Amino acid sequence: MSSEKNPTRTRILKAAWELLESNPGVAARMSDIAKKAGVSRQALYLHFPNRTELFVATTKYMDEVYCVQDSLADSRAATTGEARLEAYITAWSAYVPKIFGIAKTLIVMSESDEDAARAWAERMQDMREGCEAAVAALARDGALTSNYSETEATDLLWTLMSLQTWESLVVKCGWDQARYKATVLSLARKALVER
Amino acid sequence: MSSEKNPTRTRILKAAWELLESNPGVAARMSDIAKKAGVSRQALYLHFPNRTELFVATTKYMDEVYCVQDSLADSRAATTGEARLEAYITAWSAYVPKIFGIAKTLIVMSESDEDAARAWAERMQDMREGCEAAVAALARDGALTSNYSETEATDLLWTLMSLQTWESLVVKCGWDQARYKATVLSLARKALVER
DNA sequence: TCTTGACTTGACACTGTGTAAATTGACACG
DNA sequence: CGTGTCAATTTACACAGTGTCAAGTCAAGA
Repeated sequence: MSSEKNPTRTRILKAAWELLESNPGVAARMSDIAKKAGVSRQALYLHFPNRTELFVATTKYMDEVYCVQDSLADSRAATTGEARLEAYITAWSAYVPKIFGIAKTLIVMSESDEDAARAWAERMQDMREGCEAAVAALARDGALTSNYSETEATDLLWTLMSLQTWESLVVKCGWDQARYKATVLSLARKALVER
Repeated sequence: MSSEKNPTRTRILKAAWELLESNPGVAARMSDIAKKAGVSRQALYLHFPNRTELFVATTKYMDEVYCVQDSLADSRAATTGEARLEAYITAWSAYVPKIFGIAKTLIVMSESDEDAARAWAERMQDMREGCEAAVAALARDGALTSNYSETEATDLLWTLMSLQTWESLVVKCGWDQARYKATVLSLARKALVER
């Protein structure tokens, strides 16, 4: 729906996407984005009220391109709690590297920009709901450890699956994606699944 | 040594400290720091070449005030690997809340500032050496799991103990300090200690 | 032909960092 | 007592980057 055929707008979004991705955490300058999109700097302001909104729109554009909803559908289909946990971690950990560049920028901007903070918090809330559902499924099966309340278990899973954990292991420590996923999964199981 | 009696310099450091602590992640403006220290903005540049260096100096000043070295001494004294792991996690998790405000700012700045990145990376390297030592002590006792190499085990422990994990659980999810420490410790044990 | 919409150009206000020069005030040393 | 030195002040400015504004161009369509 928001991908209505608006070639210039889309060119701008793609330019922003590429710049953010190539330099995670660094908020690209409007003039750079304009240059990359082959458009004047002022044209950006015809499509987006300010830089933050442009970045937020970029993340929405990405979601559209990647069909996030679809990729999380698998985990909802899982029958047992354990299967759901695994499916959710699998889906999410495949998604993280794709969004990392932009997400990191939004996280950094969140510290000083109210709008960015709200936009990012909203996305993390969505992710948290997935964690919550996985924990609830475990609890329903009687497979949830008694060490934590459901809320605490959700907090913990949410933290384990956070972008920061991914960044630490994959970016800073140089782990490959498979090792990362296996480790988070194993850690989540050890921490949350009874016996 | 660097705490030589220089009242103005110290006043500036204290002002920066307070501002950074009261607003984690937001890089205070030079003019605010100057105002708080009761000094002209330009006077700051007489003592520190630029804002980044002022912040880096602030962290060093904190280390001095808190005697970091001493607080980590306990863990070095531990005999068994498991005791060392526990002592190290205990010492570090008591330290994190104290430095969080400034550390967060440095982390955010790291994305766009070379000097800040270097300063912060150095501190994290120090912390990592503690993890490494704990893992080595476990290995020496034959208590290290065979799931991970020593390097991987260090990566994992380092990630679990990171500021980001603390922030997620304590700041974002509202856990209290004791619960945080107990959870990290239990997670580290489950992940790293054999059987 | 006239109009409309999308885009461009150029200028400018504002914020914040960092630099520079000239000045004041205090204190120590001869 | 005068002089030099040092810390700090004031004022001014260059620079980068965001966001705003006004005027102009250009193509498509009624």
